[in-house]
This record gives sequence, C-alpha cells and structure tokens, in this order.
Amino acid sequence: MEDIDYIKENRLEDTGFSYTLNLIGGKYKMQALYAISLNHSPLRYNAMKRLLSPISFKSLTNTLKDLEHSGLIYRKEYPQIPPKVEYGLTDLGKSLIPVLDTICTWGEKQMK
Amino acid sequence: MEDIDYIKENRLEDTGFSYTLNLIGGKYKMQALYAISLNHSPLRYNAMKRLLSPISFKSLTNTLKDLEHSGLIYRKEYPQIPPKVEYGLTDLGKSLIPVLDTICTWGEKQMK
DNA sequence: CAGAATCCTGCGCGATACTG
DNA sequence: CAGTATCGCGCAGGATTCTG
Repeated sequence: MEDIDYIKENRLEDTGFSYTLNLIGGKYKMQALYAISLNHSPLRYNAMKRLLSPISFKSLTNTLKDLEHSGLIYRKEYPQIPPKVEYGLTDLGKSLIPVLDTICTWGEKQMK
Repeated sequence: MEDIDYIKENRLEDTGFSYTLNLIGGKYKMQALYAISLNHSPLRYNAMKRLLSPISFKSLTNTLKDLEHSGLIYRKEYPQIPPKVEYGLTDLGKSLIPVLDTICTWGEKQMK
C-alpha cells in the first residue's frame, strides 16, 4: 500500500477537519469566538470591533452573521434607545472552546 | 471590573492564540500540515498539490515556503533526474498534530 | 449604538507558459 | 518532476456615508 493510497482512503474533504474549518476557517472567525470566550460573557458589537481591530464594520458584520448561521453564537437584541446588541456563545460554540484553547496553549508554549 | 477591562488585560494579540494563527492561519497551511500528518510519512510536491486541490502551484509553493520558514516542515531534495522533493513534519510541526486532531475530532462529532 | 448600503481598491490567487 | 515567472482578475475586505 502506497502513501497516496492511504491518503485516498482519508480524503481531506471527508474528514471532520475540513468540516470544522468550513465553519471557523474565515479570517476573523476563530478570533471572534475566542474573544467572546475570553470575556466570559457576551460582547457588544462595538466591543468586538475594538477587540478584533483592525476589522471593518463590514467584515465584522459578515463574520458575526456567518457564526450565527452556523449556530456557534447567538445574537440578542435589546429593544431600547440607544440600541444594544450582545453576541454570546451557544452551547455548540462553547463546545469549540477546548479546541481554541489547544491552539492558544500551543502558542504560549512556543512564545517562551 | 467591567467586561472590557477583563479583556484588556488579555489583549488578543498577546495570547498564544494569535501567535499560533500567525503561523498556521493561512488559507491552506493547516490543511497542508494535516495532509502530511495523515499520510504518516513525507509527501512529494505533486502529491500535496493533488491533496490540496484546487490549490495552484503558486499558492502551494508559498504555503510550503512559509511553513518551512516557520520551522514546521522540512524540505528534502533528492539530487536526481527526474527531481524528487519531499516535505515532512519537523518535531515542531509534529507537536502541532494534537492541535489539528482536536479540530478534526470536533468536526467528526458534529457530522454525525 | 448597531448596523446597512455603496463604492472602491489591493492583492491573493489562479491560469498558463517555461526551465533545469 | 518540481518548481519559477508573468500576467490578469475576482472578490474579500476597507473606507465612508447614512439611518432607525
């Protein structure tokens, strides 16, 4: 059995690996999720923009929409003036935190 | 202490999280590393191109160069005709596999 | 304050052709 | 086979303006 044959049985697209990256592989998606996680509570729109700086309004909005449609975060709107919107992790999103933590931990080890 | 203050003490750029993403956050970098890992042995240039399809020559070359400069993979050239070049994981690159595995495992769980 | 709507730009990336 | 070199463009993403 050759290298290539082995890989063929494990087509990259068929693995959970690609599945996950399709959900959080965007430019700011992991950072957005991790920012909420680090904060230990929901974040408001402008707070997220500051944290993900230099992200633009457009990218932030798109990122948040994608994550919401993927069921990883929820959007809670307070009907008041001035408006207030919070973004928090869903249970599914929370289940991703250990994954993001391993990324963080690996980096911390290398930085020393 | 407010939400924001908490985050301020944990600036996203100062965490290992951003450090790691700077190394493997590119469009094909994680996939490239994981492809080598799945194969359990070094991969040749054209084999990688097939696996990362529809990647272009240019992107593949850049991806491999970046990963090599980051010390995550090594490049071994066999001086023969026709040429043969293999890309494998360095020890540092191997240390990332558990991280990539958690990404894969999470995805597999969701796919069911 | 939290976006939506426009316009605009760079450059990431692909396609193709060529070489040792 | 494993790349480089060149060209060109699509579209992700930025900047700005406007609104409930």
